[in-house]
Amino acid sequence: MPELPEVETIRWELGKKILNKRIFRVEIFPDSRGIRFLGSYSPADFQQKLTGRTIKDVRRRGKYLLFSFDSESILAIHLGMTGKLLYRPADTPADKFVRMKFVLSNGYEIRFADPRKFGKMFIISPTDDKLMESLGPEPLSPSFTVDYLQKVLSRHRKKIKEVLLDQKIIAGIGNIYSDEILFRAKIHPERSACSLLQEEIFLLFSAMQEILRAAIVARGTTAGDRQYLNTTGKPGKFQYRLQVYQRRGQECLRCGRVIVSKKFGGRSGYFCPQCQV
DNA sequence: ATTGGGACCTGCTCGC
DNA sequence: TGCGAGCAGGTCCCAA
Repeated sequence: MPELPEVETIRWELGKKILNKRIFRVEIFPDSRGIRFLGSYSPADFQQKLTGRTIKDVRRRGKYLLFSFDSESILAIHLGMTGKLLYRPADTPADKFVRMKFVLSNGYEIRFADPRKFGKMFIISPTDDKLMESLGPEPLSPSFTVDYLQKVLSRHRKKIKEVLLDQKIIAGIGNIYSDEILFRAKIHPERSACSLLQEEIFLLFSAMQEILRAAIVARGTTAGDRQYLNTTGKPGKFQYRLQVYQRRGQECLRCGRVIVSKKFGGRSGYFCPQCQV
C-alpha cells in the first residue's frame, strides 16, 4: 500500500504539475461505490464543491494527500491499499479501475484508480479537522526527536510493530516500512514498545529516518500485489533495496539465518529470528 | 483504557 | 484446464 514515501512521491509529482490548474469537471463512475465519501457529503455535493475550483496547494499528512483550493474546502485522499492517482492527458486511453476523475483546465486529468476500493476521499474544512488532528506526528519533521519517540514508546505496552503501524502514534508508516525499520534497528517485532532500551530507541529512530528518506529518494516501493505506481504509472525503485519484507525462506542478508514471517493482527510481518532480538 | 479481531474489497496465486 | 479457497492489508468498528 502507499505509505509515507509513496504518498510523498505522488505529492511531489502532482505539486509540480497541477498548481493553479482549475478543475473543469469531476466525474464519478457508477462503480465508485467503494470510494467512501466521509462527512456529510454526497457524491453530488462533492462534485459541486470541487468543480470550477483552482488547485492552490498539494500537501501530505501521514498517508493522506491534501488538496487546497481557492475556497475553504480541502480535499483529502487516502489511497488505501491499491489506490493510484494517474496524471494523464485527457485523450489517453482509459486506465483500468478508474473510480473517479478530475478533468483539469490544462487538458490533463487526474484519474483515481483503485481496484480494491479501499481508497477514501472526503472534504474537510481547515478549521474543523478532527481526522488530521487525530494523526500522530510526522516521523520526518524536525519536531520528531529521539526524546519524543522514547516518551511515546514508554506509554505503550503493545508490540513495537503494532505501535509503528498505529497512525495515531506516528503517521505514515505501513507494513513494508515497519518491517524494514525493525530489521535495520535489529529489534524483534513482538518486543513490547515500553521494553526498548535507550540504545535501541536510538537505533529505531535512526532506522526510521534513514529508511523513510531513502525510500522517498527511490520514489517508493512497488512490491507484493500492491502494485504501487506513481502519477505517470511507473513503479518505484525501493523494492530492490528491501532487506526483509517478503523475503520469507531466504537468508538474512546480515546473519544468514532464514527469514520468517508471522501474522500480527491480520497482517504479515517479516523478520530475522536471529539478529532481531 | 487498551488491545485484538473481523469487515470491508477484489485481483491474483495456488492446490486439487 | 477449471475452479474454489485463501491471501493481500489500512482503517474503522465493536467486543473483551
